[in-house]
Amino acid sequence: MGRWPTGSQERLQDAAIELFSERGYEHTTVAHITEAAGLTERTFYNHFADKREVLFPDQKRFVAELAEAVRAAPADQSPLDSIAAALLLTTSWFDQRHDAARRRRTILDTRAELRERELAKMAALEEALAGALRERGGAGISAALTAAAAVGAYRLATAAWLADPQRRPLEHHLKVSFEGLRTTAMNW
Amino acid sequence: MGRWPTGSQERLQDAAIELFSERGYEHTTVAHITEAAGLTERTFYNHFADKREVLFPDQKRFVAELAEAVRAAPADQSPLDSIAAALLLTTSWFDQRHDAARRRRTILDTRAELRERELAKMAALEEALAGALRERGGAGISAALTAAAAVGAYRLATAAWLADPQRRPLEHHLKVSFEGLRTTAMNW
DNA sequence: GCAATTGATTGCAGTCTCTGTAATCACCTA
DNA sequence: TAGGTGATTACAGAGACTGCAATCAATTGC
Repeated sequence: MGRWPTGSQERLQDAAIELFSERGYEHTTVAHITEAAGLTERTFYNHFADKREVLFPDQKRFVAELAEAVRAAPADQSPLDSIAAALLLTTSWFDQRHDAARRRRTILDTRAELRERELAKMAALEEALAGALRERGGAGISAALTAAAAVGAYRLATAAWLADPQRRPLEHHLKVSFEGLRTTAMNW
Repeated sequence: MGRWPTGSQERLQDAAIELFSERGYEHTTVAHITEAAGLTERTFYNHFADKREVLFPDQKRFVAELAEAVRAAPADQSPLDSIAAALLLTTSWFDQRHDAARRRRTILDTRAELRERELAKMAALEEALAGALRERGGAGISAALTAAAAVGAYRLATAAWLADPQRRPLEHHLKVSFEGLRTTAMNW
């Protein structure tokens, strides 16, 4: 390899974020993005399955790492705790990227199709976590329900994190959210 | 109104299901559907926002009715119970359409973009239920978490209902699923 | 009756997303 | 130095979706 400048994928991602912020997602064509990145439209689709995907890099690795962490959790840890612990491992990565995350969130919030894709990513996460819990020996239905609730709590936590005027770290919001889940579940 | 034969929307839905089953979703164009329904392509988009939507009719009403049922639930009923009760009101409608539901599910399972749209519908349901719970006076975070868990249980229940070789009614699977949720939550 | 309005449908042109296929060509390897 | 590799490019085309204007039966108001 090496004939071309490296980092095409990153350049496309950066150009996309930039243009989406400037002119909006729907008024930015894939051609605009590739032009800004010094590439051709066809190349974009070599790197991303569709236009939306450029906003969801590293998702696959993120999910795989979380599932792995759950699988590696101590056997005496409860299923929900093992997920919470896995999520807590990722917080510093996110806290270091708080501004970029907010910018991305602003873009996502402008278009239903982007929120839709985000839901699909959350569903993939949920699925992977449920699978990991099952490997730890939980009943299938219980694993799925725990994963669903945990992802729900995770969604709430990240939303609160991004909206927090005090900019408290993600860790704080995750703890609040999971604690809220336990408290809430007591009334079920 | 009345210049044209009535029921265009239903004809489009039926034609779509038929063609999707026969030749697959991706090998069926909107033009195919409208031709089968005796209409033009442009008319399809007067009725449905996009090609996927033809597989999700009545969704808006379904969500509205459930939210309304939750709002109207007795004040002494727990949030989770109020959702479960609302869902139980809909079971006979679904049981009467078991075959159609299976057929539709088979189509949805063939394409990621269709499952993605389904997730968006579930998210809308979740949102509406959380809103209804909040109106009943629950704390925001608690309402959201309960709605998330309930929709998770609902998804499991419908999946089990459609996969059940014994064809037990949806009511049965809903009860199992919500009972499983309560049991599972005890280990959180 | 009759004119005006309504609203579902149509026609058409055009943009953009996404795909299939084959070609290019610097770099790496044997 | 011949051949392989892999990212990129070129090109053509299908199909989803939109905007806008036109049609015309049924309905409504007078």
